[in-house]
Amino acid sequence: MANESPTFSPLYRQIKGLILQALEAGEWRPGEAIPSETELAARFGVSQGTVRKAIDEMAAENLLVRRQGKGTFVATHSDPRAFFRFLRLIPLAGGIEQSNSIPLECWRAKAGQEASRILGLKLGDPIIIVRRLLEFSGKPVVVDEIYLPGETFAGLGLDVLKDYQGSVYSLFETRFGVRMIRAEERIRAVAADRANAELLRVPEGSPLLSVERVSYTYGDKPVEWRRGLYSTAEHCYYNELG
Amino acid sequence: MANESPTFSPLYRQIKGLILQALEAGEWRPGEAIPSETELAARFGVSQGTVRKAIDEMAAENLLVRRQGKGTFVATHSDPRAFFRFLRLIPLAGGIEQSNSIPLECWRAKAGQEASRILGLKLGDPIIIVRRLLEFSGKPVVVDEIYLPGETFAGLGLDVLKDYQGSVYSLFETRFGVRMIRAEERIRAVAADRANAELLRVPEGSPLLSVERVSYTYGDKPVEWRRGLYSTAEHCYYNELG
DNA sequence: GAGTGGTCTAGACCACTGC
DNA sequence: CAGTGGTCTAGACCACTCG
Repeated sequence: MANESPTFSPLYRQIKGLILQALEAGEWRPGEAIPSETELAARFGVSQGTVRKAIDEMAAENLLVRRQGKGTFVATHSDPRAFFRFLRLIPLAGGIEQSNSIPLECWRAKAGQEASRILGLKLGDPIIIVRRLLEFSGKPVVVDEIYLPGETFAGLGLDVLKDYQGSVYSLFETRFGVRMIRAEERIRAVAADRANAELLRVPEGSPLLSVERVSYTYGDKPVEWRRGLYSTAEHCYYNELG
Repeated sequence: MANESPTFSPLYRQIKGLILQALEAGEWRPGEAIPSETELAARFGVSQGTVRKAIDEMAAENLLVRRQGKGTFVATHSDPRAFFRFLRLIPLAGGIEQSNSIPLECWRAKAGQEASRILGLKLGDPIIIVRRLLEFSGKPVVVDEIYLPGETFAGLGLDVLKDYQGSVYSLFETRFGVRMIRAEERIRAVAADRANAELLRVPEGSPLLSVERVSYTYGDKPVEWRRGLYSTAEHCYYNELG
């Protein structure tokens, strides 16, 4: 007769779900090691190979990081490698540059039509808006406007942003317990308005990259909406197509 | 005593190399099935699991495509899914559009400084340059200028391009035996010059996306250099950050 | 039903890390 | 040295496709 399960889910995927759940619940913090494969196998009552396959997938999704001989670790934005995963900007000339984030403004507002739709909030829910400048080698290259759900980022202010050393996502992770996992970007070319042209020190009307990003945390929950204007005078957005 | 191999390579990676070699030699054509895992295991004298792991990696790299119950197939650009992998342009409004490639020009030239460096040719080697327009739903959206090594694409001309139904990479694959595997893109914002503005039906000076792409075939050999100008009036470049 | 890929297991052994 | 992830094997069984 028939196979009555239209949604067959292999064992390793269920294990993956359980590990994900523990991760989401904060059982192990970013940067910490999770239990060894053998331990997890015992805990879930499956073979080590099955746990391994679950972890394989999660490592491929950048949720976990394996280090041979040491263990498996919860991925963290404090790791410098994560920085380049989320800012695909490289100098035209090549080489590596020092980057520097300068918070400009930070204020409260109510979610409008667009913000509420994208962030999954109700109309009028509190949101926080941050504007910041990103410099490479001391030159301004990116202006970001960042929209955040007010509830999740309650204590956020200009002072907090200025004090913190490290990337914004690293701050979100350590101070607010929100880990960005993946993001979608929509890129267009626009002309610089007067204010942003001044900030980026380019002529008004210059072509800029407009990069709209929606970031998601566990369970595909959107937690950030961001619009960046990138000056591509000396940099470019780099992308690999596999 | 010591492990004298500083470059340890697991068995499955060597098997991967052998399969890659067969693929490169054209033992199985794009779209065709490769032998079953058990057959390959016997051929290489390893266990089925080892072959499986080799194929796993190659499937992750989009070189092979697994289909349960049917077999494992050589990936092909004739598959419509491959099209979206290499053209990350979607309508702002959402939905799916019909695309249409219109070849404009095709001429021979000698490789200059830049072209020879990027395509790995000698200065003065023959190259072919193609200009084409890409329409979505009947509206012009992309102008491409494509630089190809003349030797590899000897018979290419405007007539061939016009006759062929399907994507350019599909043509390259079936007519010239060249399979694009991966590509790097560098994106900037530029102002439309007069000629391209007319083609794309936007005002002169409008901001456009400049997308420079270098495509590689087996063995990381560069075989295409392309510069596209994308009108982002009604479309955007879409990218997922994992 | 035969053949394919997909899952799961158990056990042996290798490579790397740190004490 | 013990403990971790990484590889390889052999065999059993499941899910899917097609004739």
